Amino acid sequence: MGLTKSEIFTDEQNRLASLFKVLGHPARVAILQYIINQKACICNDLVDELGLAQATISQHLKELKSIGIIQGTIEGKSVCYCIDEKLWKQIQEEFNTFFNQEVKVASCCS
Amino acid sequence: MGLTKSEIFTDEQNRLASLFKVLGHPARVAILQYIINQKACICNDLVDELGLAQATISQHLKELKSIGIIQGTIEGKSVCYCIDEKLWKQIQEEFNTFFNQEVKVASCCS
DNA sequence: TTTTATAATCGCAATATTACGATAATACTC
DNA sequence: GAGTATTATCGTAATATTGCGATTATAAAA
Repeated sequence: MGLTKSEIFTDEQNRLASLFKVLGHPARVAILQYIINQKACICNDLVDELGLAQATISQHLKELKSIGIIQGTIEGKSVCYCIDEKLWKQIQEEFNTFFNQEVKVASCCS
Repeated sequence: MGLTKSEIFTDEQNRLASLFKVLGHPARVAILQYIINQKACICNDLVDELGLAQATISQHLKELKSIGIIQGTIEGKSVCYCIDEKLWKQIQEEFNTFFNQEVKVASCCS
């Protein structure tokens, strides 16, 4: 099958999972860190820094863009990718809302 | 190819990505929420609550166990799955450490 | 206008993931 | 011990992901 049955889950569950999923690849974590630290924000520079082909980086950038955590601005021939700080914080909050749920401990676990 | 090139990334990047990845499926988010709210902590109950086959739930539980966020205790014929609160908080902190990095804004983005 | 630089997209191959039925393993119940 | 309930594992099919070369699109530069 290989096909996630999204329809049986709540919107919230699907939303959270999709955010986690996009961040669930080391190249995408690395790209975010490079952008954050201003080591690189141009696609080609990321290609040089990470050891992946241009097509591959471009694909990862697309996925990061899909959740809005970064945005690309055309800068002459290049594209400058930046963190969308508002979304960055919003996603952090969504994660914290999830993790701040009070964990009820079952009798069988104590 | 389909094979992630983990060796070109730092341990930290691989670590973070693997945590995100495990949480990047709605069934696993749902399972955690059920356990947290004590709606179900037994594999079979989760099978009833979610609309997935027993083998599928068992597989998702295995992945959640792999990062230590839940642990299973044998309880008679059943297994009771519980949140490991220490790891729960640790993972939240790892995520927050990532998100609390100061985002430097490039000239091209402002 | 041609060339050059940059990034997106296409198409493909290799591998991973998701889901499930069938079966095995485990431990309670009779 | 035989039967039953519960969960893990195996095997498999369908789909998704990863990565890359080749190509296309865009815009600056010559």
